[in-house]
Amino acid sequence: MPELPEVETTRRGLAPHVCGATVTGVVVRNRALRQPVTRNLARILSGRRIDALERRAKYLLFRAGDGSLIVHLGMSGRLWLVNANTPPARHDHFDLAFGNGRIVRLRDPRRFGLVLWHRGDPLMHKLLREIGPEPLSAALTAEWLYRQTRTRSGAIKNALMDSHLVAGVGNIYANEALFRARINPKLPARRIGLARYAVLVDKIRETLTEAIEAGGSSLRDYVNSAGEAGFFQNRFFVYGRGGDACLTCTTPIRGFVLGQRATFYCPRCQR
DNA sequence: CTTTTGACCTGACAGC
DNA sequence: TGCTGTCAGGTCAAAA
Repeated sequence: MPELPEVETTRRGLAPHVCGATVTGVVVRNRALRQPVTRNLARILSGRRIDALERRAKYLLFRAGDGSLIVHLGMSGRLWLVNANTPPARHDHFDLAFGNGRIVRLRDPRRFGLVLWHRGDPLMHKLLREIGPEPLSAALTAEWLYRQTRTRSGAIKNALMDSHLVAGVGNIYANEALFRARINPKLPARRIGLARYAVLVDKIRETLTEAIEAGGSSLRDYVNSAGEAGFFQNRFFVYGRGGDACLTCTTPIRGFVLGQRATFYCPRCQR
């Protein structure tokens, strides 16, 4: 479900309600996520104050004293605020309750998400340590992408979705950014020069920024922390538009599978 | 080292 | 109605 814009939208919605708030309770209804939910979370978290809610790639980091709660939404996860009297539904696996009467609730039907406590710096956690530069910060540069791809013969779209190269770019936004940069998703990453990488970095930022401003993309089930849908899906140039006319040149958008993921591009605009 | 494949899991939908 | 097959926004480990 969520790529960087959806996670960031969630973070922005939750932050005002959880930052400075004290955890009063934790409910784990199903520990069987992608990795088992950390044991004894209620004991670890109760009485702690959330100092900050941050995002790194698609991970949410609830910083709390000498450790952090790391939450990932996987493919189908959503995290939103409910009142203390809201009964849990079928796939509501995890609750973080606060003294202000509000609960942050995780619903994740496919259970590819994560809820992990990490003592110390969460950025040093095994799953986060090796992640590449954040695309919305100055850390991502054309030079970085250029240098890192000199030995990569694989398709640029697969490279973009490699979290060690760039953080947070998933299938939808890889497709959309490549369209905007006019780069064919199949093009071997090593055959792209510095100038084109500069355009690509620019278009990745532009796409992600617009998506965040639109509240993310709601395809099946994504909603923000208040339960509202995003509307960036109405502004896709290529994703899910196979057979439809390119919005720039009217050539039919082509859809195929690349690296086990649905891929869409305009064969005329993208070379 | 890079690249590909399979695995994890449920729900929605198309087609018969 | 109900069955079967396919697909879905992520990511990792293992194999090639």
